[in-house]
Amino acid sequence: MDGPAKGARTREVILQRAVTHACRVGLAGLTIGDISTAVGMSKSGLYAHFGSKEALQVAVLDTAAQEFADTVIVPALSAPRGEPRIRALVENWLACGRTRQPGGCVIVKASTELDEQPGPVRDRLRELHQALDASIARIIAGGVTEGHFRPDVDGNQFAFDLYAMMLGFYHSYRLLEEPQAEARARRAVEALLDAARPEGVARGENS
Amino acid sequence: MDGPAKGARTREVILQRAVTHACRVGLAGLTIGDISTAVGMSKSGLYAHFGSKEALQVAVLDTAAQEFADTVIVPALSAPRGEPRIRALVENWLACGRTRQPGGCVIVKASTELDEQPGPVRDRLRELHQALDASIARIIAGGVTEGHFRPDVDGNQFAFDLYAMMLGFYHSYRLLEEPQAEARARRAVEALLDAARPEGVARGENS
DNA sequence: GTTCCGCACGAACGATCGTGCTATTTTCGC
DNA sequence: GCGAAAATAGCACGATCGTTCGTGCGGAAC
Repeated sequence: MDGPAKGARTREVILQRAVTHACRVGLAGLTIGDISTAVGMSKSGLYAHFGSKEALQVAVLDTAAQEFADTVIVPALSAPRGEPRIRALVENWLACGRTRQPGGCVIVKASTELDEQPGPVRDRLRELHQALDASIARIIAGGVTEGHFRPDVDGNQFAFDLYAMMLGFYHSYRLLEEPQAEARARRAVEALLDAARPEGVARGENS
Repeated sequence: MDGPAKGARTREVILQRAVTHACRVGLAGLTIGDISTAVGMSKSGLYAHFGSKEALQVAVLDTAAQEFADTVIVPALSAPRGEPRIRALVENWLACGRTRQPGGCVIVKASTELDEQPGPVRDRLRELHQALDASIARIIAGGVTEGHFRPDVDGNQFAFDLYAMMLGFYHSYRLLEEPQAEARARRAVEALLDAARPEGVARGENS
């Protein structure tokens, strides 16, 4: 049997479990003991893979971000540029929040946990978020060149608005368990798109 | 000297410190030991005031929520109904995020920490958020009767949008330390108000 | 003047935390 | 297969966690 070496495989198993667990208890709530018993190995055996808890947290963050990119961003990029791509992104995003195993999202939890706790974990998280922001802004820019959006639409402002709406959705859906959370998020995104469309162009006319 | 009994006074001192500390490390990150040394008393002496860590956490949430209501919501209610009141609310809110001692907001942190951790603390947090939602929706409704907003504006949807924008601001300002965070939040709120205004009425014409 | 109560203290508890060691087992190139 | 190297287990450590208990101090009530 080839493929990755044994160590790399178990490392991935560990990280998978760790992400799942971190979705429930957050990044700071992770404990080596819990994860090790969850994957059925000793604390020290697991620990040797990372060398420190901080390194494990960074690895967890990377794993979760990769998963997010694979299931939300990349698939959306195969949709046509402009509005359809934004819609695909939002739908993937909402689906990610809806179907995800209980616990929500590590990254959202980590964002509030770490916002005032300097260190390599926060630095990494910031990088990931800046990359996400840039991705969204680029999608918007594509919509501008495509003529779906007004030329003066600011990609960074749109990224801010869109991410804010997803945060609102997360809050409403996860904490408040509001049944209309998804509908409200969709309406909010539609309003964003409405505001970005060239004047006189009603919804759907340019697709 | 009358006033509250000794016990109640020290209890308040404890809670004040606990809120400050929880703003940095979150509600789950609070430890009895840290708080007790911060206020200069013994662990057991502090503990006796609450009986359990959970009770302390609930008390911290209540204290923070009261503080928020006193500095953000109540002052806004003295502004004229409708748009000015919304603007006052947002300005107070932004100022709260800007000038607050380092650490951000316990409530925001607790919202993501507790969203999948059932128990009395989460229940209380949910109540507080529902009360906030209701407050915002009521302010919007006032703006509708005042004619500042279109009659079909949905107060709950607006509350969703507004809270989402404040979450986005918090994220952008606290984690990303984006200098334009406040400007973007303001622009986003203006867009919300634009969309809610009766057609043909430009900004400021109805104040 | 004695009793009682609110309040805080110090010590200790079992548990669990992250983190080092040292063996022991497993894997993999030759 | 064999031996080097990687992977895992076992054990122990100091620290800290929330919690409990007994105790002492000070003022109020009687």
